[in-house]
Amino acid sequence: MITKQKGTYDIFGEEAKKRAYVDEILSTLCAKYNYGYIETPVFEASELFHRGVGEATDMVQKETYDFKDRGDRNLTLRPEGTASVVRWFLENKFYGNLTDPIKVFYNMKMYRYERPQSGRNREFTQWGFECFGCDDARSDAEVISLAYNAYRLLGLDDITIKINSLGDKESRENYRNALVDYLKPHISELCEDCQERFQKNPLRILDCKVDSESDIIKNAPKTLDFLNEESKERFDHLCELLDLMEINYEVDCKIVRGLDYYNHMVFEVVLDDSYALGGGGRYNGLVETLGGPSTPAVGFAMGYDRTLLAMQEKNVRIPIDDSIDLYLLSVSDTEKDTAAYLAQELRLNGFVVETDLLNRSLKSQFKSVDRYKAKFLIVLNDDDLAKNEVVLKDNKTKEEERIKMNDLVDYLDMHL
RNA sequence: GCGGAAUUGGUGAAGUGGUUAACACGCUGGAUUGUGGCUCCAGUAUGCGUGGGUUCGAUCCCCACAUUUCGCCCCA
Repeated sequence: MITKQKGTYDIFGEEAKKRAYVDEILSTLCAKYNYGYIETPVFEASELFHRGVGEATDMVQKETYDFKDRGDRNLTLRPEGTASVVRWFLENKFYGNLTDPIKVFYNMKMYRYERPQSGRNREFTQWGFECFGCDDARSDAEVISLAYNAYRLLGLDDITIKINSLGDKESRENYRNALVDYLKPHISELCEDCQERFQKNPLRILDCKVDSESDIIKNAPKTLDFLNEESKERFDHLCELLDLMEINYEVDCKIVRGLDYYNHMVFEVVLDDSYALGGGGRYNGLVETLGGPSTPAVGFAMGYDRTLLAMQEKNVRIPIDDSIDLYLLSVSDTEKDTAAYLAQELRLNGFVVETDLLNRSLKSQFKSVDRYKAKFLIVLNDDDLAKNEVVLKDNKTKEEERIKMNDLVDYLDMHL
């Protein structure tokens, strides 16, 4: 048997309906913020992600799906959305006439070669959005507000927004150096993983789970102390705005984010104080890194599958109507033919109709009626049909009504 | 890349080194000559993840691999 690939999954049935519900909420919300929908290709030139995300990151070094196509091109399945959207932005030269900000949202499958576990797969979905052209604390606040409201509307009220600022390039650089200097004498006291992080990405030592309680980490220099005046003012303004907007946030200096392109404001959405459901921030340097003019940008991505899991854990009720309007039962050939055209007629009039396609016994068809949770049923009967009549039964009250076939649509319209 | 747990039918599962692999749900048919959901009866795994090995014999023991699942790393 050929089975699905490790870390992939089929979406169908209940799950598909849940996702349709979530998608609807998210895209409606995006429309309110005037974000337009964008879909980018599943694969791009490898270089886009390698340069965009950061050559040194784990994501690029060991998690991308890289391959060569038949034309010997180096391609990569997108592991995240931002780089692709930036490519789109550049390719269309939107930077040339930025009279208004460019705001887009996406809901796309992403691919990373990882070891699957709870809320993590090789093929997964991210809902996210990006905004180009504004470089103001107010645009940061709008982005956080959109992310925040998305979770709230999905019924996840226990979320916290953790924010931090890495400052501009200079501040970030200064901080990194200070941190490295601070940690150097203590490095042997940290866990094995941290010793490796010290070489590769020292900022990440801050959110190590093992060493989080140690004094070394607690007394480490804080990003916010290294912000220059401009960066600091901007961050303070952002906090004021979030207060004003009544967004539940907390400043957390340990939020540094793993990807190279962030600067200034970074934030994560966490559930129950620890589980990350999404993250984002400002990336003013990325457009330039990818070959465009310096352009401010800010964005966010939600771990869609994780969020769905969280909704399940929090027992968020998702309204799913899986009942049908009418089941047509039939036995004889003429009854079955009648069922076929009657169903056609009713479906065109907007009703959800099912018939027996398996030539099963009447008893079996009745069982289907219940399985499908049909609101009404009709046992087609040749004698009735000769008089152009049907007996419509309300499956809840069990009441039967003899009506003319021509009146069926009107009757159902009134009773559904 | 590292570690733990698991893998029996459509589903939930019991089970034993040796004839026909429990039980339950579900499904199909019948009792009820065309009005069900209750009840009763019958049917429903050339088969115990895959490949090797031990054995007279393995679903049950051993090894490898795969997949699932939960962690680590990393990330959302």
